[in-house]
Amino acid sequence: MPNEHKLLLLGLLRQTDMHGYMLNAHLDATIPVTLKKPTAYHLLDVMEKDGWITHRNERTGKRTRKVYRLTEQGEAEYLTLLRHQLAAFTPGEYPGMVSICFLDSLPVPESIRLLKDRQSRIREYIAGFHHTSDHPVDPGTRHRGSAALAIDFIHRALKLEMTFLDDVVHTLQDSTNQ
Amino acid sequence: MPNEHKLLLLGLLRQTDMHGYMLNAHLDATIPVTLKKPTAYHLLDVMEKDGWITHRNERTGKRTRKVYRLTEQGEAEYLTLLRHQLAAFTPGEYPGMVSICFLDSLPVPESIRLLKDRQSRIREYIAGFHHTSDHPVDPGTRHRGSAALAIDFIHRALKLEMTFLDDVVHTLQDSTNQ
DNA sequence: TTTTCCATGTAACTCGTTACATGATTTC
DNA sequence: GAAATCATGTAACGAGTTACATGGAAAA
Repeated sequence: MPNEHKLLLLGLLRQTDMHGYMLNAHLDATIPVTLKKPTAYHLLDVMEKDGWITHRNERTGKRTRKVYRLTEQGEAEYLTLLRHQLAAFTPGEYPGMVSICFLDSLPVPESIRLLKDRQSRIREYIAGFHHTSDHPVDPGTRHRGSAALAIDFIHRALKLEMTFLDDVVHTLQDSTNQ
Repeated sequence: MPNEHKLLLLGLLRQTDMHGYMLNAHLDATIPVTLKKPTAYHLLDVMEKDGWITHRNERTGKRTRKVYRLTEQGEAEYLTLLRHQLAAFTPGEYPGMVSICFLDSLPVPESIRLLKDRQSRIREYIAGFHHTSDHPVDPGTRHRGSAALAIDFIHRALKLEMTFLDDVVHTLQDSTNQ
């Protein structure tokens, strides 16, 4: 999905002005996305050069930080990106599925062991997930924001992956006691 | 997922020796994966330099093609990659979810329209999918190969995305007639 | 006072894409 | 004889990562 990271940064900046470090801190809390710190700083530079955002310097002692704010153009770009990405569909990569294609290259017991390893890694991931994604209900609007919808989807996707792996393991087990 | 494309190429070459063009043709038929022609040729070069595969030239008239074959080292690397990737978990990107986070920036009717656009694109994708992924049952072993499992997962994932979007649309509709 | 956190980056690298180039062969 | 397909690439670019660099401030 092109510019998905820009949309995320713009969307956060639209809510409140922020500096890069704070943005990075908010990223994981909003939605699990692989956007590393250097990349985020870089995107802020790019978007500033393009006139989508501007920054003012805030000083605390000798330390300064760049607090970014959306420009009018940035607001317009935000809405354009949002409309495009809401209507777009990008197939997705489904990482780890290639190895499933070649399951039969290994002895069945080993395959089962490896798949159960994967499952325990998924469980760990889900566990770390609940900590960061417990968004409180906004007392003003009394709804949780649409981010909760996205989080919910990811939960469902992870659950799907778990039950799929269960099915695969069972298929493998059946194939030995047939 | 690192080296997933290499694993795919090795896995196909392990079944039968092939030249690059044929590999590219088989890619989509095996599993839907975004691996473009130039990338595949490049990976073949790299893996040959690393001693994982070798090629012989086959001539038909003036046209030659490079038919690749796994080396012993390639076989070993294949198994190592396979074991690692079967046990590994890579979170996945869930493209299109960022835009869901900011749904409330647009008027509800427009959001609904855009999401339904996305759904129709997913439907098209699924339709084109059934054509390529009708793998015949192997008459010798009488099983469909593990690739069918991966295909099945992708089907389930796409269905999940559809019902998720249904849910979101319904949530939006309810929020107006509340 | 040493570690941890705050805050911003740079440089080199990996992986992959797009658009293009080339030429032979088969099909219409 | 023109168009599609077979077959292999190159060159330029883009997005993002990793590891590292820098320096101030707060906490242990």
